[in-house]
Amino acid sequence: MSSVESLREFVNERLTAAAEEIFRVFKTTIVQYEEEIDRQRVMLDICWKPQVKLHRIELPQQHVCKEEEVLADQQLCNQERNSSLDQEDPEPPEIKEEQEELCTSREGEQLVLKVETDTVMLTPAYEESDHSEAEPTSDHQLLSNNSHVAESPDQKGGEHGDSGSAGDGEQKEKKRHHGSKSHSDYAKNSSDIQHNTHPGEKSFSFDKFGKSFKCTSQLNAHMRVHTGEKPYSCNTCGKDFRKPSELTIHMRVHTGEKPYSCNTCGKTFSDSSGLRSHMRTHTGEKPYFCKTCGKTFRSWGDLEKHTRVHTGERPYSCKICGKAFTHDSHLTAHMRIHTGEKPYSCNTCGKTFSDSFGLKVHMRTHTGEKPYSCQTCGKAFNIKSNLTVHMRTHTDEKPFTCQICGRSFNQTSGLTRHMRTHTDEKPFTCKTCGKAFNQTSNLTVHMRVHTGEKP
DNA sequence: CTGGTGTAGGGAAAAGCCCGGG
DNA sequence: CCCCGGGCTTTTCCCTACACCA
Repeated sequence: MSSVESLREFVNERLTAAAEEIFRVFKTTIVQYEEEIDRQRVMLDICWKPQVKLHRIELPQQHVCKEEEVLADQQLCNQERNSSLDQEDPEPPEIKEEQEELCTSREGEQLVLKVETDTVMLTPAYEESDHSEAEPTSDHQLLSNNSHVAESPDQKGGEHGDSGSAGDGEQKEKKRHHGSKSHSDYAKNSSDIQHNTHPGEKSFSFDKFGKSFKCTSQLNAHMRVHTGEKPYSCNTCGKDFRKPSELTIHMRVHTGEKPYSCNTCGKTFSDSSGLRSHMRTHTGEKPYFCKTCGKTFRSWGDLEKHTRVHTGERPYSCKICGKAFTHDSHLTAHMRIHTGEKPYSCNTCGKTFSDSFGLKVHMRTHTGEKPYSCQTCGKAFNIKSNLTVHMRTHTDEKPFTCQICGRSFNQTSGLTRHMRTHTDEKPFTCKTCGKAFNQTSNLTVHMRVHTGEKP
């Protein structure tokens, strides 16, 4: 072996050792990043992994560009939002939070515009997003090949199974720089779409790990919308909240603090949105309207409640019987059926009621108030439904028909009672002689036999 | 024929429960 | 979150017509 060859061999060995060392360090770094990203993914427990790996492995430069775009777009979106929405109006909190997160890409801009429209036009942002999304394109499949998408538990089906060929890289690069395709390319379903529009997608960068943390915390705050996580608890009543600001406002329930007052009537409120909504009672303004029926409302909350009339959504369900309600207050009232609670009592006779209006109607039995009068005979009734039934005596309407004999009745109670003549049911028994009757009034008449009472 | 008794329906009072909206 | 007003349903009750029988 010549000295030249020996030198070459020596150099080769050193180079190999150096390369191995570099590779080892690189691999260690990769593993650390992998672990960190996996940790983030587990923490979030959603489908972030595909996007994270995609950018980290294949687009070390891409994130820089995208991050700048994100900032620019964020400003753009903020300007857009500020110019189009009531800046101080916190309503609707949910949607607004979504808006902030949607303002992250050029695609996001479009979504924001839609969402802002729907703040008035009723349709939830995500619903609209879903509608705007097409089926995954072939590009999506292409991208997925090299990006571990198939590993994601959220990516169902076998369409991402193959490992990508070397030639895919350039196409992918082009695709990802093509802003208008960003999230439809990456998305498979609506949940993917939502997450692909978050700023965190771009911020999980390979070479700016510190920044990733910052974005992740912001991402975490947002993701509580999806996870339902509410880490901020009230020390007084134990209620949980997603954000510190929500807890702050809630605490005023306990402190009684109402820092917002109406300049017109002096009424005070614990939060600014309450005051703003109240101010509309003075101005008559009803800026929120239902696009289904056209009804207008003063606040987003009112519109949101109303929307359930059309959607049939019943978000409040009883844990005991499972019955669901459109309002939380309806569930509260319903729970009194199970608890037997009757917080409303009559000052005159002491009778108690489970709901306030029940007491109010009851009071009419003491006052004699009968606000509903028959236009035909002038007879008055304390509640409208009793007048409605009464009107059948004039119209001869008998909507309740016996399926056995065909006889009809103007009240359900009449039919129910009549049915006992077919079933021979006699639930009312004389305690003196044991004779049974199918009507309680017949038993009452019968008792005269024993008491000697004359009618 | 009359009065006692039983049967069945008419109608109303009031409470229960639920719902939409302010 | 609370409250109000209202709708529909259900229960309970009083009253009455009618049949049957001694």
